[in-house]
Amino acid sequence: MLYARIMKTKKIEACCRPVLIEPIDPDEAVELAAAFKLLADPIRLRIVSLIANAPDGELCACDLPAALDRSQPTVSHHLSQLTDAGLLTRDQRGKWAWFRIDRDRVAVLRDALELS
Amino acid sequence: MLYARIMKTKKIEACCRPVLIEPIDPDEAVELAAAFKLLADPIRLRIVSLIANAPDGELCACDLPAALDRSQPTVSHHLSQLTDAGLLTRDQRGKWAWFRIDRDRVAVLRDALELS
DNA sequence: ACAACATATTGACCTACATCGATACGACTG
DNA sequence: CAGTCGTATCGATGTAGGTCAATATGTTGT
Repeated sequence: MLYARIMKTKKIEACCRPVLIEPIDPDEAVELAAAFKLLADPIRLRIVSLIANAPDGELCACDLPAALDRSQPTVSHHLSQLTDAGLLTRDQRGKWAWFRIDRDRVAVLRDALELS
Repeated sequence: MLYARIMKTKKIEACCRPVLIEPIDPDEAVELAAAFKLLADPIRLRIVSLIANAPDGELCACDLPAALDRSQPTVSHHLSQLTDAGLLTRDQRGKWAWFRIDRDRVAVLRDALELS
């Protein structure tokens, strides 16, 4: 690989305690905010939803630009962000890239919003 | 009130079905993304956590600039965003403003991340 | 009415980021 | 090995948003 990915999105740590039950500390807040930022874009939300609801729970990247009405580079960029953070897993099969949801990672975010 | 708040953050609608179980439509995605955007900032996350964990579940705005190491206008701005979206409720008592969490609104976001 | 204090708004600045066209990389095929 | 196709990266652009100093608004007390 010639191109180096400079700014890797840090993986979501499976750390975050429920913020409404226990006080969050500043460092955790930065990390958790970065995780929620991934869900704070309509296109990324739709990517996650499309993959989760696809047959066998996986989707080919090739279908996304048309489904989302966005350019191929834009879709690729969002997929990289979600994958780098660990929210998606990537499986290269031939020339196609297939993506799945890491449901444990999503659960971490959901559980951070747990109520007492 | 002389100053008009031009750009009110739209209230979080109690609409959003679980995105990993049902496909989200583009309009819902825009709305849900806007809601997650509120949680996508470390300072706002800490505000929510501080209020939720405060005695009697409420906190005076006057304590926040010191607790968060941010200027009063910055804190006020974040409080407005959270309140306008309905995530916080505001209670003016004398010259102090007290804030509470609307836990039902938080639950809406948590439930959107429900797994099948 | 005036002074003091809590909060909100304005205006400006700077950074982060979503987006796309062009292009490079990688895998399959003939 | 050359062509094709799917995907990733680069470079550039426009916009959104977090931040603060200055200032306005609103409430309380004297």
